[in-house]
Amino acid sequence: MREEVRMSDYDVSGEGEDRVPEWEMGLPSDEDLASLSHSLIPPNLAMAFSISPENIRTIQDVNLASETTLSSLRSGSSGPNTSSSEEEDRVGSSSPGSDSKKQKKTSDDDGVVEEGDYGTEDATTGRKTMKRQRLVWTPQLHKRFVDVVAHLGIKNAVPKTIMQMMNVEGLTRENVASHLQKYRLYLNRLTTEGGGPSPSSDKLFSSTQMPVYAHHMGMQEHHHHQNHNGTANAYMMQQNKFGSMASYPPVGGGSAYEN
DNA sequence: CCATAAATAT
DNA sequence: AATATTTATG
Repeated sequence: MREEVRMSDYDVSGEGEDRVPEWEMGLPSDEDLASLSHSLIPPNLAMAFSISPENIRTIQDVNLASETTLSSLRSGSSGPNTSSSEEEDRVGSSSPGSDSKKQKKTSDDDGVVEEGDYGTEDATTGRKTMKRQRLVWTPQLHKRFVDVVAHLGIKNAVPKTIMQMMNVEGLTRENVASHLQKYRLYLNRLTTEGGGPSPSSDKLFSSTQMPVYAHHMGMQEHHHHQNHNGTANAYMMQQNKFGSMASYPPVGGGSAYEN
């Protein structure tokens, strides 16, 4: 029996160019697949169970949802999910305070960002292409990042692969690359300075356990919570806020913002 | 105004 | 892909 499929058999770095016919056997063809806008429930059945008219989801809707997810991530407000408990968590709650600068509406904004929403018309799609929101690396998001990086090992931990493994919708390669840069900087600071992690720097990193590269890179248990699509989205990662980060203090502490 | 986080440019 | 530089944010 040599049917076993090892992890290394997957084409991780490649784009999946090589298809495995056996795996595609029995899968519905493109024609057989219901279109995105097609109703999953027959109208009569829906009526019988008094199911409210289904929301038809188009590609645009999906893309919009993706954007919304990002927005939600960024703003820390409840996204598409209506039944979930809402968390009002803002990252920068520890600013000096006495400085009265632009302050966002605290109570009733739901998911809409304070940055201007730029909308430019895209000729090809006809759809509005919004400028991507500035991604906020929540502890949960970072946790997943660290998890994946540790899992891949230092050799395979490149932005593209990491992004794919994290499988967070809306997350770009650039996002990962940028974060990876900081992360490596942080790791170097630890290893070169001899292991005295200064608590004042890199809140996110210091609050997350450092991956043990020196160890055998055997894949340890990793609990990926995923949805039915196999896609974790940024929204589920912000469910609870800072896991091990109680205070999230301003680094300088004595940074005088007033002049 | 400063320090930092993230984005963008090389 | 890595690193340097710039920009936004707290």
